[in-house]
Amino acid sequence: MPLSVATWNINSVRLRQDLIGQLAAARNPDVICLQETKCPNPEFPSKSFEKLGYRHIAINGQKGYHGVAVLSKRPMEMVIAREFCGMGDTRHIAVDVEADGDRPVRIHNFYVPAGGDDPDPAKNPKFAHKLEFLEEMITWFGGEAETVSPDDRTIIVGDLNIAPLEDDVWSHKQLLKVVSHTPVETEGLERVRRSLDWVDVVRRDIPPPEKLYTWWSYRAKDWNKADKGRRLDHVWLSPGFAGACSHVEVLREARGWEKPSDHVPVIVRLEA
DNA sequence: ATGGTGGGCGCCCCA
Repeated sequence: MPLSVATWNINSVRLRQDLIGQLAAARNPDVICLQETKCPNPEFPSKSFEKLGYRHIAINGQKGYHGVAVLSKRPMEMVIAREFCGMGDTRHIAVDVEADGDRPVRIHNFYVPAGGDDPDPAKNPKFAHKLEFLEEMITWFGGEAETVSPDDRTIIVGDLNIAPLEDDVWSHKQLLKVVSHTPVETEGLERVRRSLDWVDVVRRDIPPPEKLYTWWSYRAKDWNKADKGRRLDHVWLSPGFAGACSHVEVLREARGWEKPSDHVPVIVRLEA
């Protein structure tokens, strides 16, 4: 049975419960990984998702900021919710989802810090935190978390808050000094990816020079017409598992839904 | 060069 996995920065899970219903109606993914739930664990609206068939739920939230969650139709076990950079932020959760064969699919769901406005780590602690977060992803995945071997079935999803390629932004030149597309970030994210040879399956299936975005600012007058987007949301597969991905989709239409998130879902189908 | 919008929370933080 194919396993479809969506990742979506929902920008308040309580305010946008109905949008998750719309995603379920439109594409019915087996697993939905959420970021920016902005919801303490006791207040998480699990019931409304159970009604949609997502009976297995793993959450790592806090009051006001950040927060990640995984909703699943298949049985699932939470593996860990790691605190990165010793900041107390809820920016990661990992789960094992039941799959074909004897091994589960392991999903790491991330919300990487946005990094503030000034791309100078000496002046802007938020940007320094973002860079430190990337370094910790490298050391953690290379060490205690897991050393990915050829038969592992691991995926990284989430809002990584970096648009790595020139065609992942509306204007490479104009965004080189804008946080999310500066060389220190795009090179940092590329080092994370290469550290274990993760495969960016979305760009494998929809390669450059095609422009591809997953986020459009709320501040644009007409987001669709201006189309000044960035590809901040990602799905990476461990190298031995990359062949299992049979389809990818960026659900651009979700940006036009009523009371939208500024991010749209990215969905992959895995033969697993 | 600036300010534009949106969410959470509580008179301002963050994206």
